[in-house]
Amino acid sequence: MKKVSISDIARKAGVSVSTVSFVMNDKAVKMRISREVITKVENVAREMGYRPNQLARGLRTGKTKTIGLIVENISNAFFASLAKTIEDEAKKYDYKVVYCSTDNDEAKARDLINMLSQRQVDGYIIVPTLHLADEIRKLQAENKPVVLIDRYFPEHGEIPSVLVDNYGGVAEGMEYLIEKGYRKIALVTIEADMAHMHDRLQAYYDILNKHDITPDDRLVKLVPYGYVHEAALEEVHHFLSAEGSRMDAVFFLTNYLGVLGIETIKKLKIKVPEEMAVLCFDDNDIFRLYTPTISVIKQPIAEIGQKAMLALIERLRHSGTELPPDNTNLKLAAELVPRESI
Amino acid sequence: MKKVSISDIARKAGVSVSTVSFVMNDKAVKMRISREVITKVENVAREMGYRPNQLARGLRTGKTKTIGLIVENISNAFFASLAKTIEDEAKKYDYKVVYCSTDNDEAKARDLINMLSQRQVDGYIIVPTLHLADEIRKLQAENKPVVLIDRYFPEHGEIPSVLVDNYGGVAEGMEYLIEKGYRKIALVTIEADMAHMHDRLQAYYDILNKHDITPDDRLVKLVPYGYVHEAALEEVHHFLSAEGSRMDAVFFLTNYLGVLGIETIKKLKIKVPEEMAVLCFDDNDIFRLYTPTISVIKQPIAEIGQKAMLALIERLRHSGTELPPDNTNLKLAAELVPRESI
DNA sequence: ACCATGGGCTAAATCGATTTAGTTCTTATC
DNA sequence: GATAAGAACTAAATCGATTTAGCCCATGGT
Repeated sequence: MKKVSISDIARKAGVSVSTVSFVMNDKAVKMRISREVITKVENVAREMGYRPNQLARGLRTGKTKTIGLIVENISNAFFASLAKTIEDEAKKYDYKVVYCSTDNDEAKARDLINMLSQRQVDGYIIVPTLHLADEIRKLQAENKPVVLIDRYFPEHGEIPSVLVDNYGGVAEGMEYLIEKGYRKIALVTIEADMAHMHDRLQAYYDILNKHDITPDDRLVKLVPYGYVHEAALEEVHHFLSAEGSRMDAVFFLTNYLGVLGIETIKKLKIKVPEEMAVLCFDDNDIFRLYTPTISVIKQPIAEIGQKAMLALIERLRHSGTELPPDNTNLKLAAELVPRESI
Repeated sequence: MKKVSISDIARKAGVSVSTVSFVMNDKAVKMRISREVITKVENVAREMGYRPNQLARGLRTGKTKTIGLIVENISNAFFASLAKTIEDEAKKYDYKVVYCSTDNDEAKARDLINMLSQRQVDGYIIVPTLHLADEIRKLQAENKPVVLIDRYFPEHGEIPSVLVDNYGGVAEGMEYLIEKGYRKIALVTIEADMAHMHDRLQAYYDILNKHDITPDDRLVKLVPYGYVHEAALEEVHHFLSAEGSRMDAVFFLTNYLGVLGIETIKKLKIKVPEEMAVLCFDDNDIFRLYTPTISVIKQPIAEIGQKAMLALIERLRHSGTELPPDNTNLKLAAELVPRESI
């Protein structure tokens, strides 16, 4: 059984393909197609189970009603949840989302952009890798709107972005720790190559400074990017067992690192918060359920998804002709969720 | 800046579009295009940054090199991880994956199939909803291969499926609990409307029976489908607080229910395993990290993804002409992972 | 000188839609 | 009775590829 095309409908209904097209696109009235013909075509289309071929439509119109979403890793709770919000949000505007994971690999990210571009997606929401700015500029030059999420390029303000206020979030967390009396605050982060991580790191130093606490290099652990789970776990394990005695609190700068941290703390049987207070940037089911529950700086995931989608839709609407909407570089407030670990 | 098309290349290189097409598709030699022309076209294409329009290509060839993946909810750890495996696996065969979530809603599932069908995906991997069999038969009738994962239709053996051995997994878990001396084993499941859940439930009763343990209806909790998180949590909470004293072990039949269970057990301060042993079908980071660690029946996620992809690829290859490969209805062994909760 | 062969390339049809510019009737208007 | 104005449709171009059939030219054989 072959698929039914518009000309099959036309033949069966005894009209031209143009007429069928008008009826299927609600342009029948504007095109003065008679009531009878409209009903006839509609009936035939329904009987034959007609579904317009979106490839053909997209080819002709230049619009696919599809947006490309590129995240770091779809199996990570944070990105999965972000993806779900964006999918739901897109549906409201009648767009479909196709997502892919870069695994934080530059080459893969470029390939994905290429792939999506070949598939003619109308716009992009991207969690960028470090050197992706030029590739993204190319998309913009082709008049394809892009909105960055989670990460951004400070030197490229012209690329719209929606993200949590990383600096503010970490600052709030640090103030909280200090207010609770902790002074020997350790930090576990990933290589701060991208601006969002740099912002987080900067806040750490700034707040220590503000309270006249001298930062101790031995208390700052940079886990390199691209480590497999076991290697990263080993890094954190080594850090906490070697330097643990110097610290009274530890702040994990990402969700993933936090999970590694919990795993390690459990293994080392460190008493939280008596021996060590724990705070993590970014929530996770585990933190809510672990004993003790782990305090976090929570990102407004739904809001990020919504605002990013909104910014993208605006740009899709104004695409080409008019001048684009106001520059969008949103930083959304993070929320400190105090739990038992501090 | 507009996109470059094949005819732009042709014009600039001073050849016909056919020639360009042959060169771009490695058919140049077969079509006896001279070395010089080949190099020339390749250079021009590279300089102009040519990327073939996949819509046009797909329209002409009828193949999009895309497969549709429909899961229940992409933000659930199990499905997210399955999706990632399938995405990676697909890339090996040079296919792209587009995924969507049904939220276990029949209408939404149908809409998604429609949407993917309109976008002309070449094949489908589907976590079906209860009444989706007829819609799936339609896809097969259109010669679009489908492979089911996670769930299946026992009365439709002609629809290939790859899933864990649900019956065997639960049976193994039950044997383990009984061997460890537990007799008052409670069960928390969702409405057993689909076969895979029925299989799990059946194994529970069969193993009890095998050991001459009389099932107690009060120890079996069916949480209705479609409950929001809070409502479902409330159901589990009520069950464990009301009937908790009757049981010495509880077996959660899904990942999601297990998380609700942990949340409840934590709230009720039930001592695991002294007051109550806990076992869950399907692993989750939380179970590994909770104190005590929770024993699980683990699904072979990567294997499910690989085997499903393999089955689909075979069918895509043999599509149309030859007779399809052997019927695929795989049940893969589950693995009991004993931890501290039993 | 004529035909066959093969090398090197191109013209044109095709996929399934959308969309512009008509065409063919009616009917109203002066 | 001629003309203009609509009403109700349709023909054909178009989007950007792939692919089949065939053109033109050079060479070789007879």
